[in-house]
This record gives sequence, C-alpha cells and structure tokens, in this order.
Amino acid sequence: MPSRSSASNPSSGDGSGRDFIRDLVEADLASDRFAGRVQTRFPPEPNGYLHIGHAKAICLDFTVATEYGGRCFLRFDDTNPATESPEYVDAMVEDLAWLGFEPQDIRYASDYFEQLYAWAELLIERGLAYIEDQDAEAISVGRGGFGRPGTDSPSRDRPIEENLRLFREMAAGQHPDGSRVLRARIDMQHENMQMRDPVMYRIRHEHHYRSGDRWCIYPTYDWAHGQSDAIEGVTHSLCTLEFRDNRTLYDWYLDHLPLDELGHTGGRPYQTEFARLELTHTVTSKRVLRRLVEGGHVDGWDDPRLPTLRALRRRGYPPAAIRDFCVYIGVARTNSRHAPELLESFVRTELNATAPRRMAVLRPLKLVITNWPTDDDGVPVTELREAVNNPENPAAGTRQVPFSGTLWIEQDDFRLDPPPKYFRLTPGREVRLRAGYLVRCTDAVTDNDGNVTEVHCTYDPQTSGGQAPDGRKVKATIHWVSAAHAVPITAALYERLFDAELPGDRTGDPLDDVHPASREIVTDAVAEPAIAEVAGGAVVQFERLGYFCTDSESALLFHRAVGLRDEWANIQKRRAQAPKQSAKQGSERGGRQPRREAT
RNA sequence: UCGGGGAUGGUGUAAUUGGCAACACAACUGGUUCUGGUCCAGUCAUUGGGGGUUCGAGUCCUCCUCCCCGAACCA
Repeated sequence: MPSRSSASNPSSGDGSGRDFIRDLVEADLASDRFAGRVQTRFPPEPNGYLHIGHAKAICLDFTVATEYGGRCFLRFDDTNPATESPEYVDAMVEDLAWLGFEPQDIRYASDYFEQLYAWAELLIERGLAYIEDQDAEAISVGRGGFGRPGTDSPSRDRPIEENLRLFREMAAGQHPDGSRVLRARIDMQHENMQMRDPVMYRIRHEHHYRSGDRWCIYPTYDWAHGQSDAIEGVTHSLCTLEFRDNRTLYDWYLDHLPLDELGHTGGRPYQTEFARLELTHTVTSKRVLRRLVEGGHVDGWDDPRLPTLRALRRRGYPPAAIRDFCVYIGVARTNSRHAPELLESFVRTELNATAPRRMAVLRPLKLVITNWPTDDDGVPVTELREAVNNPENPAAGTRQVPFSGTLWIEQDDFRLDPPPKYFRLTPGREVRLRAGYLVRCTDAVTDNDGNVTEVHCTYDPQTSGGQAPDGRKVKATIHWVSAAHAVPITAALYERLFDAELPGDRTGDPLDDVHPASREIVTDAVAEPAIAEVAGGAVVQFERLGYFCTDSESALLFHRAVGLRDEWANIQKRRAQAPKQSAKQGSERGGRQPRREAT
C-alpha cells in the first residue's frame, strides 16, 4: 500500500497513473490538436455546497491540467438566477481552497451573457434559431418521445426579421415570463432528444446576483456551457456521464459559431464524460440534503454526518485523504458506488501518520491501585509518565502524563466474567497501563444491581518501563486517565446517517432510511490534561478509540472522524451472528452459501 | 418503445491493446508490537450467459441477458 500515499505516483487502482482521460490528453498533445495547450475547468452552479461527489470532479479537472502543464479555472455556471446566490459562491471558493486546489482564475458564465446574446442573434440571422410562442407543455408534447419523432412547431418557420425583432423585445423586457423562448432550429426528428430544437433562452424577470437587472432573458445550460468553454479557451471539457447526449448539442453549437474570433490557439474544446462518484449509505442530492438540514435531521450544512466538504472538514477528514481517495478510485465510464469504508481507510492512513496520540476515556470506570504510595500527609503521589506522541513519527516527541493511584479506565476494558479471547482486565489478570505500569486486578466492587463500580488493582513498581524484569508478558495494554487530573470532555460518535445501502430505494424517500441513532453524544468522557493544548479543528488519536477532531467553536467537544480498526469488535460481531448462521444452515439442508455480512 | 453508455472477486479499479488476471478496500490465518492500532507474511475471481475465430480470448465476431442515462423554459 505504500503507493497509495505517495503523491508522486497518482494511481488509478493499479498504480499506473493512467486512465482514458489522460490517454486522450496525451493523444491530443501528440497530434498537436490544441497547439500544446491543456485547459480544463471546474464548473459548479452556485446553488449549494460542495460535497464529496464534487471532490472527484475537482481532483480530476485540476490534476489533469497541472500534470500536463496546463491550467484549470473555477467557473460558476450561474445561468439560472432563481436558484443561485453569492453565499454559495463564497462557500465554494473556500471549500475548494480547503481541499487544496487553487484555480488560475475564477470566472462566471454570467460574464459571458453579452457574447452569448450576440451569438444568439447571429444564429437567428443564419436561420438557425427561432422564437417559440408555445408554452412549456406544448413544446414538450411537440418534442415527441423515446422512439416517437417530434413535430415541427408552428413557430418554426417564422421569418428571420420577425425572430430578430421578437428576440430583441424579449431582451428588452417586453414579454412576460414564460411567454416565449428562443429555440435552436435543428431537427425535430433527431433520434437524440437533446437535438429536437432545444431551448436557448428563457424569459426570467429576476434579479441576478451578479448581472443585477441587466437581463431578463437567461441562457440555458446547453447554450451557455460549451460557449463558455470556448471563450475561456478550454481544451478538455470533462463532465459526468449523464451529459453524454448533450455532447452532440455541445458540438453543434460550437460548429455554428465563429470561434476564430476568440483568438485561442488550437482547436475548439470537446467534451468527455466520466462516471460520477457515488457512495453507499450516502445522499448527495441537493434536494435531499436541504430536507435533512431544514427538517432538523442534522444540525446544519456542516453537520459531520453529511457528505459536504465543510462537514468532512468539521469531522476531521484531512483534505489529503480525500484527494488520495479521489485519485485512487480513478476515472471510468462505469457507474459505480463505493462504500464509505474505503474513504475511511484513506482517512486512517493519513491520520495514523499525522495525528498526535492522547489518552481519553469515553465511559469511565474507576480503578484504584491499592498499593500506590502516598506522601507524608497520606496524599497519593502523582507521577509524571512520559508518553510517545506518535509512534509513527519519532519527531513528534513525547509528553508528560500525570499518573496516580486512582484512574479512570474504559468500562469495556474490565469484565467480571470474561468471554473467550478477552485479553483485558479481569480479576486475577495482569495488564499494562499504557505508558504506565503493569497492574493486576485483585477484586471489584459492585452495586446492588451487580454493576461494577470500582476495580481494585496492585501495581508492580518494577514495571515502570512497561516490561516486567522477569520477562512475563501481558496480553493487553489499556489506556487510562488520572482521576485527579482528568479534563472533562464531550465526544460525538457518529454512525452513518442512512442505514440503507441505497437510501430511498425501499420507499422512494431517502428520509425514510435516516438512521435514528446516527449520532451519540458522550458527555461524561474525560481526557488527559495535555488535551487542552489541542487547537480547534485539530485531529488527535485517542489511543485505542479512534481519531477525534476538536470542534472549532467548542474546544472540549470532539467529533470522532473514524474509529480504529477493531479486531475485538470483529470477534464479538462474528460470535453474535455465528449461532444464527448455523441454525439457518441446519434448517436449509443443502443451501450453504455462507452468509456475507451486509453492513 | 427509440437513442446513448456500460458489465472483470464481497467491493472498486487494472491487465503491456490477442500472451501467466494485477493493486487496493473488506474479511480471514499467522508473526511483530507498551494501541486487539500500525507494520510484515499469507489466504480469498478462470472476467454477465451461449456460440464462433485463434496455438492462445477479459480483450476480436455473433446472439442473448441485465444495469445506468436521456422526452425542464434545471444543471
């Protein structure tokens, strides 16, 4: 797995660093199609927040450009004033920077409205566009359907002069919303629905966050996108698979425009499609995300359970992990859905190397060392233990952790009646306290209900280095926090927001699959004193528990980014389902097919 | 129904373009270890189905099956 994190060799699963898009770019370079230029763009509509799905497109657009010495612009595809706003523009710029990409320039499709308008008049003059009087429904009917040709609109043969006059009237605000549109005059019988006289302009008497009230007609996506690419000098216009059919139209528009006037060297841009990134148990649809936020299912657009980039940031996912993930999954023309675990594995890989270690106890159980020394006043001695900050990185140094006779340990780390393969503390057994001593459990105190309230141990003063002089071994090392020095913290533990692999697949509404207990707030957790030095937004590893990110607004609130791999949890899981499995096989008599864990 | 795209293990991505099916995630086995973490070693697919061409097919031909996208004045 070393190739995974070596940024020098971006790979697509096989470590080759090649894919069909890079093949195309290299072929174009070899044939000098664009006079040696490579230029891409990331073109979001500013109507929502960037999410993990965008991250893949961003990584592709930017890395393809930079790998070949080209450039990549951020372009806001702001052609629909009804849905867009400057807040989203700012958020996208910010999130893009956080992800680690810097566009050579920031552009706006709205800056091209004049040019688009001029070109539209040109197409009208050439008889390639006309003003349509029919309403949206009539247009839809006239378009026909799959396997059914469309029919020409009565407006289709309107004289050029009249088209020009009406178009100018539309632009001048003389016609109400929805009364007319400008359509390209292509082919109502075309087998590709996109080519059946697509709409180029619609009337919207609406304020645009950038162009203000200059316009009351706005270009559609298809009429704006390829032309914006051409204006900017884009060479490779990368987009997702569902735009495949739009490509024919993209080319048609560009073929009928005087692009030479733009002055770019090399040929005109062309579109290539790749599969978008989808994750199981996850939803990226803006509509659904909005319902989650507005319906109070999550705390906001940066709730750590969401797939938005700001949520991942708040949760503690390092941008490098997201980038590595995007490079790793590669680009293909096959729709695919990845399990979030894969992303998590990149998060662990990154954080394992970088996150400082600390000790914290989520569910405290009191452990008393009965032979711990006291001073002359009978107060238990406090000793400073030296703990390694990151075993993966010696340069991270060490820190002092106060140790004394009364400690908090994890409830999970003690059992009165240990199940098989349980290595942790139990009466009579000796374990190691991390960075401390070997301790042996002598007995435990229980309350009236039989719950363990306190564990008694003796420590071996000879084992300060963590090893016993006589060479005896222990099977477990557990973490702890000195009770007298404990800093109270709050931890937020997350499960996936949706328990269904494909949210909404069952009932049609993804919200029906919202996991009711996707977040657990642990309020009585404690941590070692050094936790206070951790800056907001920083990520630490709580040893044996996982990676936790401090909330930027609340210093002692920790979001768990991801847990550690947990073999003990797997053993318990297997044990829990084992009886079920054998019962099932017994009753089925031939059907083996060992049941796979569905997660 | 028409057009477009696609199908390789539990999952995802590869395969020098007709030549030993590779890498990773997950899982499992063992080793190392002051984190049941990390690390190391190992196990886990004859490529959707049928037929054909070939010394040789994941790759070429053919028939079939299944999946995704497309009929906004959204992008």
